[in-house]
Amino acid sequence: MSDLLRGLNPEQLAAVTLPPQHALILAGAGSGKTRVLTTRIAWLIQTGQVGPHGILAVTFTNKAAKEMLTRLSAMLPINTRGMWVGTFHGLCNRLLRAHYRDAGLPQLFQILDSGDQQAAIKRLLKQLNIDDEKFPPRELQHFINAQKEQGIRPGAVEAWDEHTRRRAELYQLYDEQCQREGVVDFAELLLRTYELLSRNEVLRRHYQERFSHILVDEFQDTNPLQYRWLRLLAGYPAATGTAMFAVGDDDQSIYAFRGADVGNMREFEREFKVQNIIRLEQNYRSHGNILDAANAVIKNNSDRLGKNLWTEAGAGEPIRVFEAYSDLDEAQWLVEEIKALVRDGHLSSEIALLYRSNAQSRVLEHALFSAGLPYRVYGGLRFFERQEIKHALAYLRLIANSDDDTAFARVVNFPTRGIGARSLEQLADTARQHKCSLHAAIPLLSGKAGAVLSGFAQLIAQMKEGSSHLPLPEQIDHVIELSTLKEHYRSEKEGQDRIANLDELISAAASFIAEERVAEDGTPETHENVLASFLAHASLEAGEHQAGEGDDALQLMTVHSAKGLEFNMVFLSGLEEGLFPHENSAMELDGLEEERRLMYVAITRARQRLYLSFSQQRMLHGQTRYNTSSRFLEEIPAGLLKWLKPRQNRSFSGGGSYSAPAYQSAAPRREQNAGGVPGLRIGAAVAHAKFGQGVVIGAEGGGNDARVQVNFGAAGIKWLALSVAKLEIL
DNA sequence: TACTATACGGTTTTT
DNA sequence: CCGTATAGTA
Repeated sequence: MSDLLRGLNPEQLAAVTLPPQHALILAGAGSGKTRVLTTRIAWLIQTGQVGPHGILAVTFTNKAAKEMLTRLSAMLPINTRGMWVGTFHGLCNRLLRAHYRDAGLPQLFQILDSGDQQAAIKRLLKQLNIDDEKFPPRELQHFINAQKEQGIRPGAVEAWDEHTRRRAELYQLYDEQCQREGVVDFAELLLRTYELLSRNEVLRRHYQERFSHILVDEFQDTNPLQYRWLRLLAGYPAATGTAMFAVGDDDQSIYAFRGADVGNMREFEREFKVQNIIRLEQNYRSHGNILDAANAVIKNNSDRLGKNLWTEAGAGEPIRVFEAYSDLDEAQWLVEEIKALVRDGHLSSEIALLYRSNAQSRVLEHALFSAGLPYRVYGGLRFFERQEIKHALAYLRLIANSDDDTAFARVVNFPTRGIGARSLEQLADTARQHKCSLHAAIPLLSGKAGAVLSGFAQLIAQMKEGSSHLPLPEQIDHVIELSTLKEHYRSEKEGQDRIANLDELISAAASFIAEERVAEDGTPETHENVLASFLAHASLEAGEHQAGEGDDALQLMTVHSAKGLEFNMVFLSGLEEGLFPHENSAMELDGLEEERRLMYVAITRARQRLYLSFSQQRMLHGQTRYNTSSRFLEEIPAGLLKWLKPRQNRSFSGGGSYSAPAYQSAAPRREQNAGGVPGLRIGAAVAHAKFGQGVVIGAEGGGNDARVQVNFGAAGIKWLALSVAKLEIL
């Protein structure tokens, strides 16, 4: 046991070894939060206070859940089976699968991701002939999710105006549609589970008694429904002997815009009469100057629970600040600085380029690409969200649940099989009249529409019959074959990637059974169940896009996606009023404070060195904007900053042109080659087997993702992936 | 049905 | 500016 606790500081130790009571751990950035959480679980089990069975640990992301399990199995000799560790959504899925009847769901209910949800809403609006100008699907989706996250069903919506009343009606109709189709959206997973447990006393008691310790990660990110969900399982308001151990940092609450409510921390403290509040303020990540800057910035927020980070490490280097003339200059400066770092032996993967909004990455990417610096952009399209994968999954979903109209509509005419809008309209009418799914309405149709559609129904039946006895990967392979998706993509220009992804889906299924098989408990594993859990997995875990995972590349991401990560070197660019803090934040209540927390998160990502930069002018939405530096920059004590270039008074003449920055007049940079191919650079003449001769006019991406834009004259301008296209350099 | 023109909108994001 | 979505055309 001493092994387990060795190396913990007094506060960490106190948190880990708290008696089984409710506790709130205020864990600052870099204070060893995950370590405390996992060590707490290990300690509870090792000291015999609870078996793995009694542990419920909740996270927000699959990554965090996985990380926790990995660390736990390294700490504990026993295996982690029996412990419930997962995301809110993953755990709810598990509960609903186990009690689908009580929850009023079909056994093989499907999960709608946000894209599916939006498609379902659009379909509903269309079917009701509702003007989507007046009720934009996106807005309605947001409305519905916001209600669900407050635990509000359509009947309980507070509607003072006609428009809201109408939206509540649509919410009602949407829920009915989902129920009819046997699908649940993300918010519904939570709400349905909450209602199941609050309605069903036997079940509630069972889980309340089972989980004597509930541990919650990133508590500041919980929404009201999630908080109520936790409260229910903890037996509130009765004292059931369950101990809730919540870990969070109010200063890192940056998801209010999607429903998170930091107020839950105070609520928890009040409602659960939390006696144990422990602050983890010692930071093991950053040097002193960086922490001082972070503390100085966050100090400007009101209504904090209060916390001040400190470190035993020295002050370290000053924070470097750079003022650029334009976004292009800023990018150019970044490139030079990064090259110098790399020359000095710094690992590219230890250098992060952070920005407030995704739009900013474009300029950076372009500069990095031209400089031949490998980089990786986070937050792109994820594996299970790719269209070809969604198409293949839709066929699989129809096998599992033919009433899933979202899946039906997605693939009924993809690849095209002559089922046009007219036939589908007829089908939708019939389905509505008989109050049945699109699939179920097919036999009721006659004429041409009936003929083509029953062809599709036969295809689905064939897929089902032909593969029901096969193991999952073979089953998917079979379905893809019958779908003729690959044939379709063979003729498309980006088709090669798509076909490769479809093959990848089969291996994803193979590794899914290899991994999940072991972890799964209790539920009988019929063929159908395996397929359903794989589909749930695909919805719940969209899959990190694995391109260039292992490569040593610069890390580009938004500040939001950097949360939880750390790097030796951090560049934070675009520190301008209107950008960061974002102009829209001024409209929202507490918007500026959330932006400031975002700034706090950004600063605390850096271990050794932090660069801040801003630009006098920036191209945004096709227009040049002139910005002043961010107020957050002013909030950092001047003594911590080192301005990389003295601020000169640069007059700019009426025409709006600035004098050229100094470094641009330095020795001409050697243009690097695109994707490491000698001679392939902007302006180079190339030849392509199909398009003929052309000239390289653009380039982006790095390593395996490198693409070049080529003007083939008569054949047009094309983007070509270097890993795929065969280009001859002339 | 597939390709092209035009309009529109454009923080942040996980599940 | 630039990608997406919808409408319009061959």
